[in-house]
Amino acid sequence: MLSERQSMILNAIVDDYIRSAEPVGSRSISKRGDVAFSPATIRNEMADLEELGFLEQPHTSAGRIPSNKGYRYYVDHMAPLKPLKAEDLKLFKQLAAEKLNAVEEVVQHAGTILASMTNYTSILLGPEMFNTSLKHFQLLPLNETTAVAIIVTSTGEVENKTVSIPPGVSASDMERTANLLNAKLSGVPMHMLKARIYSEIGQEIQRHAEHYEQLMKLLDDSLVSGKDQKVFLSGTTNMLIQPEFRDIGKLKTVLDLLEETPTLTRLLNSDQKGIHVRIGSENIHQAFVNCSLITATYSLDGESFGTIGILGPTRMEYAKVIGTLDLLSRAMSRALTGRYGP
Amino acid sequence: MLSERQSMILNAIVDDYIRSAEPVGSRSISKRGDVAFSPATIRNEMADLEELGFLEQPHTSAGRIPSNKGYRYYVDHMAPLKPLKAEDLKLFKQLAAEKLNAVEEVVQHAGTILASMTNYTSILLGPEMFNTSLKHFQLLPLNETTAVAIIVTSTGEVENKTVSIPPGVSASDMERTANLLNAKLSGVPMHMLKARIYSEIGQEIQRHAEHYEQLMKLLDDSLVSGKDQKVFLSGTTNMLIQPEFRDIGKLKTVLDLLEETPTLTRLLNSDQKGIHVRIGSENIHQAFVNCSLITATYSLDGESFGTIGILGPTRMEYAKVIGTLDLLSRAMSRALTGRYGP
DNA sequence: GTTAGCACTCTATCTGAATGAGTGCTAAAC
DNA sequence: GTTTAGCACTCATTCAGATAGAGTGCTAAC
Repeated sequence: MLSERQSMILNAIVDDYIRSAEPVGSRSISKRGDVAFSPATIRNEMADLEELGFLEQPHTSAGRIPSNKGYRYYVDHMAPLKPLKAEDLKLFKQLAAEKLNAVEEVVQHAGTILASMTNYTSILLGPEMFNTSLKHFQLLPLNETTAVAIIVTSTGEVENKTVSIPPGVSASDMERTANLLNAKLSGVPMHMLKARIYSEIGQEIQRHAEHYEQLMKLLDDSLVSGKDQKVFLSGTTNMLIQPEFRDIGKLKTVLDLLEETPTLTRLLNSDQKGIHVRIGSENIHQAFVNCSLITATYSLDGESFGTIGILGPTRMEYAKVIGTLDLLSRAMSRALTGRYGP
Repeated sequence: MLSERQSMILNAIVDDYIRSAEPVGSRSISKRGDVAFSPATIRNEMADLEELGFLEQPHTSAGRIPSNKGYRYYVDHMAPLKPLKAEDLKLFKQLAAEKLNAVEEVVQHAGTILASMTNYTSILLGPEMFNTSLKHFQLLPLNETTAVAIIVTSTGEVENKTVSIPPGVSASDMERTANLLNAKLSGVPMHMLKARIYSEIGQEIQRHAEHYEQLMKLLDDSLVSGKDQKVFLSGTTNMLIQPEFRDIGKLKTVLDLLEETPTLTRLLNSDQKGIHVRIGSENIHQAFVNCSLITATYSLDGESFGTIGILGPTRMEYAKVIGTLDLLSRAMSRALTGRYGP
């Protein structure tokens, strides 16, 4: 689609613009050394590239800046990833070496590393509950009217919810019900739990305990939580140092969205595994028109997955970020897999 | 210290400045109606007030703005609180009416209400662990090397931590230890727990189980967490709409601090109960020099307490915020007390 | 096909003048 | 003695016009 030379020039422009955040002129490209043509020649090519939609011009006498299409081309034809610097690798080793036990701790720590290495905002999604299974269930009465329901998953995640005890249900009722659930449904995937409760535990409860209806209601309440993935943010204030967000209005749109966890979850999740790059308006959400979101997936035990992502301006250091995400997602998978096998 | 008239003028200036965020001139005060003197007279008083340190002047030909001392006087001599608007009261009723069970949910919800009612940033501290007591303890093995420790407090809070199982310790060892703890130390205040474990459980374990050292180590690890109060933030992006934070540098200092939960905890906690106002440099932390922090305490069961706070620019609607905090802290105490009695 | 040269465009920056909000001081009025 | 009108003065803000400079597009020469 693009000639060799056009491709080189586009590359050089994107590269320069990522560094400087200022429109790039023909002369500065010519002086870079990697495109050995005169400014005039480069100008001609730039005019063509603009006509093709890869570049934009803020005004007639300014240099060019990449359009979304330009970034997209840059990313799709990017040179193979540079190896990371030694000091960065150190941080990864920390992740593996530190005695981080719970999955959430690993995820959170990875988010901090990611934000501090890239100077962008990191958004991480905890593992999907979909494929984890039930390890333990407990119903603990606090007083006459309320109890805490505790669910432990196979990955060691603990979810808890305070529920009200339906009238007439006794402590021993609850204990028996919980024991039944542990005996019969331990190891059952979380997404099948409700169905299995109805099919297998229902009659059992009906036989042994009064208040069938109430107990089922109680179980229902207890299992509501823990459905949604947890969101971990880090480096949100890195957004402030980007010149494109000097405008407080734009900044607020983005930061506001970062507080809406359900929307974030929706935006980060995608069906496919691996690395994803969404540039500017490729993001569905209006607030991200000036942003690029790069995501990768990590695996927990080969079946259940989570997502790690970096949010920054469209003028983002794609190569570095993609490389980092790739490595970190692998490191996380390594740190997490095997530990909580079936 | 100040004459009646000086006090009135200072009041008027602070009031105007809070609304407009612009230096206040003598003419505009004179036109307000509540200080029936000519601009010249007011000018003279303003000069005196500046000399006394209650006002400042950005430059010679500008109006006056309140100094920290001016705000302090304003707050200390403030008219009794205005009753809240009807629509605001609705939100409070929501808090009481909604079937919010867990303490954390109430606190979080209160934070959201607070931020949306005031348009400032709310910072809430969960209840201090200090006075809650142990309800239940559990050690649940996940695989050969790791286990989850779960602690439930008398207020229904659930803390969990993944710990590694010391070599040689069996599942039944752990179960027995947990049972022992529940039997002997249920109801013991959390801050005494470790001491009581050594004094009462230690020998018991030594008698019944091998691996005394390892089991004690395991217990030690399990009880590390849950010490610090949780921090709930809401409306952080409200900081962006304040004209004093149009300067991104200042903004970043504040937002960065908001991410440091331990520092926040330290800044919010104070020995005394009731409402506290910290204006500008009265805050210990450098990042808050342009901010005022107003805090109130809520009680959980008459013994254990938490803090709710509002962070805004020193030019803050003190009357409204103090009124809201007062009412909301009461509402929270009402919603929380009695539910988790001893 | 490439490049040197040149006219042209447009932004950013600086200057100086005009504007106006607000003050401080003095002297008159109450 | 207190209050106020009047006036000179200060200083930030705004605007217009001038200038500089970066960069372009086009043409003609290589």
